[in-house]
Amino acid sequence: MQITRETDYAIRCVLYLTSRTDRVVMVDEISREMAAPKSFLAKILQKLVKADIARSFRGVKGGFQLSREPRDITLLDVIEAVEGSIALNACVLDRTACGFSSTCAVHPIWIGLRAEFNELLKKHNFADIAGTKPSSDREP
Amino acid sequence: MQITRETDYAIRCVLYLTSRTDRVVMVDEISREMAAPKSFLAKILQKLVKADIARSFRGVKGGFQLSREPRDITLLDVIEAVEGSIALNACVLDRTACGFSSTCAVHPIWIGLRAEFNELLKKHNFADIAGTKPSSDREP
DNA sequence: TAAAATAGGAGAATATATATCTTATTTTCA
DNA sequence: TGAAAATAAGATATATATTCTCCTATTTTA
Ligand code: SF4
Ligand code: SF4
Repeated sequence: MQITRETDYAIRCVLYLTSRTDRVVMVDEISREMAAPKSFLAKILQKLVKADIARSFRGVKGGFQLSREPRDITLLDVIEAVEGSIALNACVLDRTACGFSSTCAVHPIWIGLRAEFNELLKKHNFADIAGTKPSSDREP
Repeated sequence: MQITRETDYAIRCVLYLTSRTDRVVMVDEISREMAAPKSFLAKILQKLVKADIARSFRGVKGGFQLSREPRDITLLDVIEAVEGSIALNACVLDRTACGFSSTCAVHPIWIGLRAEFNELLKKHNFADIAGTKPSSDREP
């Protein structure tokens, strides 16, 4: 019922790239700054590239950069880039996962909740998130 | 990002008990009807008892029964009975799980999402769910 | 062409989910 | 009163998923 560490790393990563849109950033730097294991993060960045959230450059002077405006990248985008389509119960993504799905009274509820939940996640984009002051920084 | 099989079994179980509030039901019967492994289900029922969702009776003629009105048992109640408090990211349940929590811009978002999500789950009680016709049963 | 970076695949280590088994306790009723 | 039938509780096994590393290939720069 939680996002994985991998997904959290991905979010930190996009958040860091949001603060460095002016240049190309190496995995090593993101890894250091966001305290995520370098080789794991490299894999995660590949997923972000496939999802057209980041762009990569190889070779000397290579690295990563966001490929879209932070305002056009939502929490849902990043989560789905890493975990694929999400749902709160297996039967939502694959009806055949459960023999009861055609008669089950809970099944349609999970489907509805998935839609509502995804909407909640879509509401948060990285321009807004990067602009958010954490509670401990708020003024009196 | 999904509920576990254990939790789904728990929900099926409460749903079955909702349809049999007139009597005490043995684990064996729930297991058969809801296609859940008997000894696993027995463990799950212990959690439901601890959460005051079900009541148990030992010995011959023993079994289980809901201990509250179906209308007063929500999806959130059952999920929390099985999984404990839920949140979408580890730092929400335990700030110390992540060194960034005091400065992280995403942290407060997860806290807000948790509250919104829990509200969604609270809206569904078992009286309503049991009254829901699955899509395949709807009239033309 | 050497050095520095990412790409991609394989796989190891660890944690979690999914059960099962065994023994103890409670309750009924012949 | 004692055998049978049920749950309680704890230990343990198995499977799967998560988390992370390593190796080799490819690309790019200078
Ligand atoms: S029992 Fe209902 S809710 Fe649970 S997996 Fe099957 S169809 Fe989905
Ligand atoms: S990085 Fe932020 S959101 Fe992620 S675990 Fe740490 S505090 Fe929570």
